[in-house]
Amino acid sequence: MTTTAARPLPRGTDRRHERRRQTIEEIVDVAVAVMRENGAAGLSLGEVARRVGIRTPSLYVYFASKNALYDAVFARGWQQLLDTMDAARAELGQPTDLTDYLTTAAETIVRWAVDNATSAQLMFWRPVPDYEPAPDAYAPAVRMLERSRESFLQVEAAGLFRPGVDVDEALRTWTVLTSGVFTQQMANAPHEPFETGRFTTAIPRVVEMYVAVYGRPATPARGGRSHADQR
Amino acid sequence: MTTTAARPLPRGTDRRHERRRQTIEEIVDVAVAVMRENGAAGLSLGEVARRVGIRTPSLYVYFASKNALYDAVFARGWQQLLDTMDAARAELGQPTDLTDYLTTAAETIVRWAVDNATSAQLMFWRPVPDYEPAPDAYAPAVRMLERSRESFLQVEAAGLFRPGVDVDEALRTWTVLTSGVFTQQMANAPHEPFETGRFTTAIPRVVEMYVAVYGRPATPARGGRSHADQR
DNA sequence: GTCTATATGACGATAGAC
DNA sequence: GTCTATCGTCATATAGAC
Repeated sequence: MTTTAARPLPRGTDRRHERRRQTIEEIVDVAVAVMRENGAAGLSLGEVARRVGIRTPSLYVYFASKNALYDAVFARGWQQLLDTMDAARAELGQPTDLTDYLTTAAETIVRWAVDNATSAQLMFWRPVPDYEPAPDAYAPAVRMLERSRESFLQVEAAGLFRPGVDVDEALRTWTVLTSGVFTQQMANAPHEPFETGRFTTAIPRVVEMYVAVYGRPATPARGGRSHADQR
Repeated sequence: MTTTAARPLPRGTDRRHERRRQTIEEIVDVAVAVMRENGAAGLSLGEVARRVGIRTPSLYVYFASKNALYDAVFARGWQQLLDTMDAARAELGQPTDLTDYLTTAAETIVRWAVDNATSAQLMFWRPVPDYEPAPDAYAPAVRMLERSRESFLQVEAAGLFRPGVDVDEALRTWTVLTSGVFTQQMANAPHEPFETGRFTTAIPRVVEMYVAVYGRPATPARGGRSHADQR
């Protein structure tokens, strides 16, 4: 476990390139399955090779080390989460209501994390000794954060935040909420599905809290009802 | 790694009993140190024995298995956190102001978690494959939750919650916030101290959110200011 | 690219002498 | 209670034949 760089591609035809890509995908799939059963730190190259149907040394044709395989899982997880969030945002369109917008965002990210708990633990926690993501593997995570920031800037431009809000601080607080829901659900009731999880179902309450502080105060309707009456 | 039960105490004088207790304490101390360096899942009995100055088999005189040692770390962590919280509550006395009360509570728990990050990861996350706390080890954690619940009931009795609040739901939401702050701080900036952590310093903001939803609405002063103007 | 064979070493846990 | 000796298993990683 000394090198972490990915193996350089061998030269060859596009067919060979494509075949290699598929094999790598399969190995990563199997690696996630093994991590799901044995914990993120319980990944074993021997077990991966056994399930893929090759011998352990053959894995080194595709991954330079065990950490390189972790990197692949880490990077693919962030890329998938990023794609999922992009799809959700595309469906939502321009933000018009803060509560709706944030509820969808929280549900999307926490649902993905619960459904992909193994990858999520590697991404959100630091459970594996001696594994630190390589810069290449980090890239999709950085893109994810940048995209979230752009999204929050749109929310601000739409006038949905309280005037004067620090967008970066608002984003940081937001990550506290989503990671708190995920962490509590995973650590205390990992087998509950998203729909009925004792913490995932608290998302509306969490969003309500967030909007109360960061949202633009509602212009009081006749009668002066405050948001406090929304429940 | 088959049995998880603790070794029964051998009969003997009180002196032998005391000596044994000290040895166990030392082993747990060293185990935490090893986990701090190698990650929670990187605990090695050989390394522990080496540092304690005995051979590996001698560890089995005090702990029936590796998981039993994890149990000791887990239980001692919760007991320490429980003691720390009790001390903080004793100093606070009866709750009179919700914001003050919760800020102190959050700061106490998160500060302890950041200062004892290794134990806290074992307690709040599930980083170790094949380790599930034994019921005995869970006992202090259960006591901690019960104590927190009693504390929240006092807060309700003092009229600091919004009328009609579900105390258990309020408690669950509260744990989401504290674990979110801890998780984000540990996963993203583990070396920042509590005082200047980019997430620990967000505790006042998090409490503000919580109070906005669960706190008793301020009786509007002359002019009808809502809590939204508190910032 | 895949294989056999192997280097090299950790690990947790047990048996039994002292 | 501590030790030596050892079991059995598994791991990551490399060398070199095919």
